[in-house]
Amino acid sequence: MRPQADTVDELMARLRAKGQRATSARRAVLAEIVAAGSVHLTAEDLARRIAAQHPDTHLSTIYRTLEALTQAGILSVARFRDEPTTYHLTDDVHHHAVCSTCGATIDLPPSVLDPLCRQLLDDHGFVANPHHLTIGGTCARCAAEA
Amino acid sequence: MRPQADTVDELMARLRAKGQRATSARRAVLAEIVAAGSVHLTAEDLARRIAAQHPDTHLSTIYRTLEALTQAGILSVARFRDEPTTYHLTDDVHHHAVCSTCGATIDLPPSVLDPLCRQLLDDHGFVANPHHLTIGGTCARCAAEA
DNA sequence: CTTGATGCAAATGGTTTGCATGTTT
DNA sequence: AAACATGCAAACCATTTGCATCAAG
Repeated sequence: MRPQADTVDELMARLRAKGQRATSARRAVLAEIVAAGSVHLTAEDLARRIAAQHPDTHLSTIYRTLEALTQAGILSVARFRDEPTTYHLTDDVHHHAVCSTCGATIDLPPSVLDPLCRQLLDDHGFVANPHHLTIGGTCARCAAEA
Repeated sequence: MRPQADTVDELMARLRAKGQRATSARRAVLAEIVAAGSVHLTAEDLARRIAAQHPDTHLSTIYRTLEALTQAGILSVARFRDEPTTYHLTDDVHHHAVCSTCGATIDLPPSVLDPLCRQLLDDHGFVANPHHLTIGGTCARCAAEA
């Protein structure tokens, strides 16, 4: 597994390549998102975590940073049921099955959509590129209880 | 095509069957959603349309009504990019492929997800019930131009 | 030095809630 | 009559914005 610093530097380089500036706030946000791994973070989550190291990083800066990183294609957005918007690395492609009864989520590999993507290509010439799909339904446990 | 009144009565009956009360506000909301067909409506859309007939239907009542109808399983929720929450009949299952370049959308029959649903059931015991999925990608024409 | 990023406070917009009143059952 | 839905106003929460200041290129 690659050290985080390298990853963050790499992402910062990508940001600069898009003509955006490399600031400490942006580095801090990326560092936290990389550290969080597959956990999805909200703007407030990030603010709380970053406050430990950089106490005067304002929430509005986090929002503006997330906007910039999303525009640059480095982050992707995921909105869940009621919860506030969450962010994750675009490279980290994955999908979710969310139980509408208990709220449990199952992480799915991108490959689950391969058959669907092929069908869309064959039938409509549509080149699907799904980043972060959420499929509703009922998980095994809740289905058993019903 | 069935007359709307019948459909609305049917939905109201379903609501009553769930132990909810049949009020004129709820009937008005259902009537507008049925009339809208496949167009997705927000709470404010509904308030505006209903105001013509029932000028003193308050927005908060619309929200509470939408909550009740969703709880009863009659309506389903769809959240898009930045736009406010939209509602549509649960019975009206459909999916979209949206071109991220030109914005064109292809309507997809629910059956495109059958293989995926079966896989989720086999692998995780998850009973998928996807109501309104949106798949990003590039349509045939934009893919050809790239 | 020029452009863009940040801190702060204040505004915004969608949605929710407390309470008194009206309606459904 | 009892239980619940509604109107209204006020609260709430996530997010955005204006502006003066500060940092990156």
